Amino acid sequence: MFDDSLKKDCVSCQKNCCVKCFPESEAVIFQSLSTDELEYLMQCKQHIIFNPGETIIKQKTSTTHFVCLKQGMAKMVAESSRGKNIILKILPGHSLITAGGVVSDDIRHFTVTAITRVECCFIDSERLHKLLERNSKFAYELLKYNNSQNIQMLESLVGLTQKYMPGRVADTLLYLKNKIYQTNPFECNLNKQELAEMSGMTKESFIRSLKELELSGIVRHNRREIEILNEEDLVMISKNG
Amino acid sequence: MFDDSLKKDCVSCQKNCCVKCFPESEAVIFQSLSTDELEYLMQCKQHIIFNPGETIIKQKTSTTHFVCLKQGMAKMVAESSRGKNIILKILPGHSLITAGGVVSDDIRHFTVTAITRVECCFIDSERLHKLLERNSKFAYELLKYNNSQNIQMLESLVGLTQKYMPGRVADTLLYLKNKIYQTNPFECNLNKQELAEMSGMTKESFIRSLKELELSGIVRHNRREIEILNEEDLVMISKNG
DNA sequence: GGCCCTGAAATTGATATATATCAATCAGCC
DNA sequence: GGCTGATTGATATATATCAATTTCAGGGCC
Repeated sequence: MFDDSLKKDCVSCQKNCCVKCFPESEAVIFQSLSTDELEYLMQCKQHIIFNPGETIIKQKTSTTHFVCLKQGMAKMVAESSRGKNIILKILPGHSLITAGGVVSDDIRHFTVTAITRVECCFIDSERLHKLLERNSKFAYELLKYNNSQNIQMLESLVGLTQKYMPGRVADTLLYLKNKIYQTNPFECNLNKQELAEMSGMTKESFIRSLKELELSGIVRHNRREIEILNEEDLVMISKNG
Repeated sequence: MFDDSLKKDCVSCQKNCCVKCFPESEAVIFQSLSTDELEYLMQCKQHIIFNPGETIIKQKTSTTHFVCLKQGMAKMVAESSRGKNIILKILPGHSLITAGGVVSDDIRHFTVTAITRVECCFIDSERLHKLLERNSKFAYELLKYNNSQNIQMLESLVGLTQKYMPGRVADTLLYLKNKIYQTNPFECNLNKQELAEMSGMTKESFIRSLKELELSGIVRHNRREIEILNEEDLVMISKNG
């Protein structure tokens, strides 16, 4: 019966689903769970599909579940008290969303919105807590995972507050190429507004800054395709602010 | 012999030192350790005094130790590739510095500098890791502790990037009054340069912004004494950016 | 299939504003 | 009494804002 519901919810991964959902680096988190423990977690999971633009989790709601992104791409957005948003990071498939309140104050501190069609699992956070309290290896791995995300956030904070626009645009472009798409001319499924929100500026400013880079022969772009022609110089611009 | 060295290093707390060093909310982290485990941690600790202005830990060095602040006040500073700094937070006594690389990539991602005379313990991070891997309650508590710090960082990020100067100055003042000094006219042992670095602006801009608030009758300040006269309005300014 | 229409997104331009920078003056203190 | 930090002022610069224009994909229609 348990197996049946699993089959129904999640066709591609009957056994040890969540382990297999993740590539090596992140799977280690789930690998620290015993088969029993993993089943305990999976038992209550809800497999849900979101269409582009749909809100997966919403800032300020309570963290009844944590989310595993299996397929697709989403953006993590902090909404400020005034209307403006900041895109904190892009979540590719195989992302685990446990930071920002899930293991702390039970309130979500950011919104996650689907960029492409997203396939994900919602898993009861109560069960996560129970396992964390019991399984030290699991807690330890999650601690490492969250801490490394914080370091990235710290770096964003410094970049966004200390760099001028060209530096911030460079950071965004390098991040997309190296961390997200991992090919060089990359077909970017973010619009200019979103790229601007990643860079902490208005879309007009982003466009102008990008054009500067284009005139210097450092990047090239056509609609949503972006190519980095001179990465060395771009890194230089990122460094020098 | 072990006891002797402890006595020598840390006069005020022979037994269960680290538990007693922390107030309730944070002690829970160490309380999850057994007496044996705690002794294992303490055995190798180095009790060190820093004078104002001295660097306690330095960005980009490796995280051989984690630090417990027992007494005094320090600032956590992110140094950007260009000269400018950002003060991420003020560390009052009873702070635990395990974030930012200690349980992740073994590199420090910020500098900590003493503001007043600081009394602290340096503890071998190897031992921390060993205990984290073994004691799930401990790992769980540290996870919660670190996650709540990240939430604060996320909020700083949003505030610093989305708010205008008056809002950022308001945030800094409210933070100091409510989180750090916890009295109303408070004697602030940070200079204007440092207050500006907390608010993500130059000292001149900070001074001008503070003066605006003073002219509106919202705050009052004289040298290093600062008083918030109308907190409600100040909160409003913080909210509206 | 080719064509025009339409609307959203992208881009450009002109201007306003927030903030930094630089230089000068001021205040308090060892 | 000179030195450091605080403050003020004049100016430059980065960035946002607002408005106008362009581009282009999609959809209906012949």
